[in-house]
Amino acid sequence: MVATRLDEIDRKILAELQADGRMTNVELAKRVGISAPPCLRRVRTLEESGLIRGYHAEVNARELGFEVQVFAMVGLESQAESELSAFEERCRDWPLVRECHMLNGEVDFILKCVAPDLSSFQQFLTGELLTTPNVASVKTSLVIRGAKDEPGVPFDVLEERMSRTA
Amino acid sequence: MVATRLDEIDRKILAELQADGRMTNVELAKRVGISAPPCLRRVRTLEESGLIRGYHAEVNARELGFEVQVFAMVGLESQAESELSAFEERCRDWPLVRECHMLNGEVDFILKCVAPDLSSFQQFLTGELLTTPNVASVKTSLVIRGAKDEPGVPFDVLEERMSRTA
DNA sequence: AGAGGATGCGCAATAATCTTTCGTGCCTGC
DNA sequence: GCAGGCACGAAAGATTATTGCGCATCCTCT
Repeated sequence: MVATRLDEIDRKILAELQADGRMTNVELAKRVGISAPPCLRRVRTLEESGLIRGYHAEVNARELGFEVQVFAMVGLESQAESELSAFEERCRDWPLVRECHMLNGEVDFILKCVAPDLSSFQQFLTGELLTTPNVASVKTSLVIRGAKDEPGVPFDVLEERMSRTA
Repeated sequence: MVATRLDEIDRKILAELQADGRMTNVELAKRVGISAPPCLRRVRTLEESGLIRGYHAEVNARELGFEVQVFAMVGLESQAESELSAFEERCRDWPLVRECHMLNGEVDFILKCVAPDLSSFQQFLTGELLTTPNVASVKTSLVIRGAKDEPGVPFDVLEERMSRTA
């Protein structure tokens, strides 16, 4: 990890931009306690180093018509590397699948999916996921309600950690 | 849902800002095919209506020192509403827990957690999660590798849907 | 039909911000 | 002790955000 090369100002910048990615650079500079030009330079450096991967508007999925959110646990027949990456490639092509993580344990993958309604998810499930070669089992769980959904990482924990090592 | 009141330009704006939340308004206006002032007015309206919830920088968790990502399936002893919301409240207080969703089926909640390393997660698991009143069972799965992680919703699906209803 | 109102666009002007350039101070290592 | 690198901040010019206003379109109601 590269985080050790970051000073407290950089971490503050990251935390602020994670919380509000459209903050103006002057406002950001004010908050982290330096003037605008060096602040912008730091942001550019963070972007180029890959620590900032991008910026995204957070949209209200439900209001936009994606009323259904589902977690799917997928088990494969074969766990050969070629089969694993083949399945991952499939997931990247499915727009309803927003996240795909390979897990340890009995289940091979967990998928986070969104869909306009139950029937379009069922259609995806039976028409796409279940008919994919090498898929052995799929257990789906509907999200009844969301209780917390924070993007990114907790910078408080990072600060705590840094001060302890310093 | 409010999405029916949106025209194609609004949906394009949302899609563009979801993909790049720091795009300048001039660039955005150019892409959606109108001039800057009405474009900015639309963005403000979308923000005020709550369709845009905010903007976030996407940070590289691993490079920042959060090397571990874990899904935790939590079952509670009692599923009384007061107990459910009490547990949700707990989750909101735990910085390592980034997401908490209530599910149908055998498991009550799924938690997405990040941690600097395995031992700090174990510490959280045994010291916090497992000692929480009313928690009956916790099954954790480590993320071996990430295959897809797209924020937000697939606007292609939305466009498809709109054109079908229109 | 045609008047009146509402909605939304684009132009133009101003305010704010971004971005570059440049000079200065502060460490570091020789 | 003195180059050299590094990061800061001030100033200036370029770009962008934001407001005000006039115009066109569409709908509604007479």
